[in-house]
Amino acid sequence: MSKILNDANLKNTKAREIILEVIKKTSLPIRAEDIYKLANKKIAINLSTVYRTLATLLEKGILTRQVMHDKKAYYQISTLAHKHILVCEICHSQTPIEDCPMHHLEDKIKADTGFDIKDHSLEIIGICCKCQEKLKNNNK
Amino acid sequence: MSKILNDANLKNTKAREIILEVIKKTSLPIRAEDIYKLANKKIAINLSTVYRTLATLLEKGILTRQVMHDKKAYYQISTLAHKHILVCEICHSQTPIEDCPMHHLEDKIKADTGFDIKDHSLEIIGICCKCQEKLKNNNK
DNA sequence: GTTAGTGCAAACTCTTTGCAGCACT
DNA sequence: AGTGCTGCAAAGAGTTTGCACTAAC
Repeated sequence: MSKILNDANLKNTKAREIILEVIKKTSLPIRAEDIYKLANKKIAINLSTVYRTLATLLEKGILTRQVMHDKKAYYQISTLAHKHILVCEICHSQTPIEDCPMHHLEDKIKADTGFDIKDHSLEIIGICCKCQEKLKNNNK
Repeated sequence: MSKILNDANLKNTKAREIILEVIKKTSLPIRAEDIYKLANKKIAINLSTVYRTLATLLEKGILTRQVMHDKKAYYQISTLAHKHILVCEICHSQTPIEDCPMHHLEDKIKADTGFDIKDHSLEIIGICCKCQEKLKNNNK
């Protein structure tokens, strides 16, 4: 019986609880497909249910959605301060960065353009330490 | 007869010239579908050709591709310093911002994490001046 | 008992691909 | 002439939707 769901006036179903649990546990942004696979280890659940649940939770502001360079949508709990990640273009590992550079910038942009910023999405692509090492060794 | 194409060892076809022209003229990041529509006003061209040309130009580093919140890929000429845009969630207008906050940050991230940054993508979502005005007037 | 949530299959959108024919150098 | 480019149609991936059934309140 999840407080989050109750507070949002949503029915407390097994599917929703497990989906929320999976997203919380992962902590990094996660895709619908992966949520589906992880949730399916615990209960029988349909992929459409995952998508529909994600849409609902997004609408209620419980989740945050970000579309990445691979054109896939990634979700995370929005109460966990939003995280940006470094994506390695070789091994596809994800490393979170601690503070978000955008917060400092929002005021400046608002002053310059009058634009009222609601959200932003930042994706950083490069090569992680491990893969840099591997590249070095391969070139020897 | 486009210098850009020659320099990249690509054949100089009508389709490619027009596609490049369209992207240059737009200056803001633009979608394949829109390039197709604009190019089609000048010559008969197929949507696959647009996609294939974009893929080729991307590979050669002539273009830059960014996937936005709408899950669509947007392209821009990469010699024009890369631009970030403010997207209005109401009218979907796009406003470019002048300088990119990320450049200042790359060194710090590299020092903190060892990650070698190759690229990044930043999308800012909110409400533009005009739509803020409209909202005010509607509430009167 | 009602309404909201779910499963299933089919549809939808953007993008990619195989193949045959055409155009650039 | 030869290779690279294009058009067409069909496939692909991720996501959404309509409908009938089921479960939560």
